[in-house]
Amino acid sequence: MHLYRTHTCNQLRATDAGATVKLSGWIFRMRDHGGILFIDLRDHYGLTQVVVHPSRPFFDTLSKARLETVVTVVGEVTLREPATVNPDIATGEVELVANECLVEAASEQTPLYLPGDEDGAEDLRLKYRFLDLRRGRIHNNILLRSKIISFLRKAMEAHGFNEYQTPILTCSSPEGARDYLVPSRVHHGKFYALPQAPQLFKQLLMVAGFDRYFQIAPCFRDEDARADRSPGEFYQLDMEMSFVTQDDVFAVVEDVVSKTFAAFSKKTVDPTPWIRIPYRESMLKYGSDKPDLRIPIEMFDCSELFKASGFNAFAAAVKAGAVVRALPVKGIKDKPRSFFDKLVEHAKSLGSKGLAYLVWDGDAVKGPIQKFLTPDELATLAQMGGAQDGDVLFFVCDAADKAAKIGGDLRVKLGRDLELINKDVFRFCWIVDFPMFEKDPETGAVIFSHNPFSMPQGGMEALCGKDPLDILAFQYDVVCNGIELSSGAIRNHLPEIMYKAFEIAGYGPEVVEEKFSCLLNAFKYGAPPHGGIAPGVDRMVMLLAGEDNIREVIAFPMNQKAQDLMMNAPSEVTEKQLRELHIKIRGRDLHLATTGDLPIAHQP
RNA sequence: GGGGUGGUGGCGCAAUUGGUUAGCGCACCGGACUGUCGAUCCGGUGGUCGCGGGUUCGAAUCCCGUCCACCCCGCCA
Repeated sequence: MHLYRTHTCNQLRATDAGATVKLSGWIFRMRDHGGILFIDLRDHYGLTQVVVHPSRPFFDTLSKARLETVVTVVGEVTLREPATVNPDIATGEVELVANECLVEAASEQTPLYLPGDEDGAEDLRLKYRFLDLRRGRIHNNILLRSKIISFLRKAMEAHGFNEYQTPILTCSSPEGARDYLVPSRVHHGKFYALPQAPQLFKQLLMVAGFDRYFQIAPCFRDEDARADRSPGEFYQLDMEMSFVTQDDVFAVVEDVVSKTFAAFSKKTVDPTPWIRIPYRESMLKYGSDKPDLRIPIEMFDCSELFKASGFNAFAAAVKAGAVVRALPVKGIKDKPRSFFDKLVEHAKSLGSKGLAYLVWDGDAVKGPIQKFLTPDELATLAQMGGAQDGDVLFFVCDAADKAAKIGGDLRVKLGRDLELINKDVFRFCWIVDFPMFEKDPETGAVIFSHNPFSMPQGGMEALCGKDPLDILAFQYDVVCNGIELSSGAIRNHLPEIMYKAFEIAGYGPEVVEEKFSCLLNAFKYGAPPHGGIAPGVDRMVMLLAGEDNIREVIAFPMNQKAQDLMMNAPSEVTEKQLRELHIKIRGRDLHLATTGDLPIAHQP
């Protein structure tokens, strides 16, 4: 018989009755009846009830053992009486009557109570992550993550992609987020950087002729956390393809992602092809470039109507360049006054000067601004917003970008507060036609709005002939239920277009050559037209696990301040290590005084 | 860097809004119990109410400061 087990804790069935078997696992729960002891033995696979009779020599030891003690039990698989079958567990028809028992490893009282459904404080869960991970929900999340990643790899390979690895120690990039830096011992004063994404490497793999690349790629960005953004590192299903159009990239992603979502969730997944929403339309209708399509509210512009109206507050603002955006909401005329007042307050907290609204009540239209509008204007608004008896139109008036943002926030808040969000669906869309350039709101200069390496739609002709602010890029996002899953682009693979694009953004050729010499150099030797995308693995798992926080699908996440409370990272290092790396910590004494840590050797 | 919410035995929470000895559930310890499966029953240990000041006859509660955690904004090509 094996030293530890002949079966797992999820294996025994009625057909095994009579067999002598060995199980190993943790004591999950115990029910001590004095004359008989029941133990729920747990391992990765499941639970099995172990029965211990008082005649056994190990009865006292086990009845005093703490929960989470690891034991090995030999016994006979026994059918349970019909009345005592437990239908809630897979092994519930049988139980293991213990004949021998060995305590493999005792447990102290755990700082987290594992059988309960209470979470415990976040920092405690992170400090004792190895215990937290024993709990069913999160244990299954991590297992789900493993299965999803395996599924993604197979799906990508089925599309003819091969997985290639790229460096973790690379160089700092001038674009994008803050880098994590790694000092060089050999090269005084120089640093490696951890890659924010394998962007350059995957493009170079295309130049190298590999045609179809993918990688479950670790990405490192020194940015602050959010509920859907773990600090430090995250994973992308990174991919790049040669000789493709935007539609080719979409076809691969739609197939791989929708199959993955269908395979790992019972929720309804949008059929492919997913709808494509131009960026500007998305900002107008949803006030966001990551719209939650589950919310049945679509904004519309009514600036012109208000400009010509007798509502002077709006009319004057529109004449001064503002816009008016309306949010139509169905059937809420009977909401109490406090509902509307709170929403107005919420709008103000977002920076809006106020929030106007009209209520369609029977044949009448009511609301604070009704008296400023003519019956014709009200009728036009009703038609524009499809307003009928019971419906309400909210109006935000502000500069276009601010109005979009405030309206978008209100749209999501209304969707949540009014419970308009269908929890049983995954709604996907593509956001396409991102602008190539935008105006810096402070300086007024033309700058890249997203990725400077995207191919401008219309190519060189567009760059030379069009107003830069009207040029669109072959750049796209995948959005699912209001969460940005992925961002990608058809790349600019032509040096002359790259020079021209950077020129428009105010950079001379010497800047391009200095900052992006590697890519530029590679493109001088015949680069294939190529493009790609990189869906976020953590976010996909989060959606599929039904979790609202990304830490719940990461085995060992850091906290909001990018600390690993279990490993105590980041940590101080010795003076010797710093000297080897030619590094001197600035303001160290001040730092030590505030943290209360003991000072280590000072520099001479 | 800014805003919000919170911090009370090991864990999750309460304390009637300033008033008796700070309670409850789980865990833990002791006892009872041969069919439970979140076992049950009886008894018990455990708290500087995050920390430091202040107001008051009296502070978990009010004020000021500070630390920590989470959520959001900024940031994330």
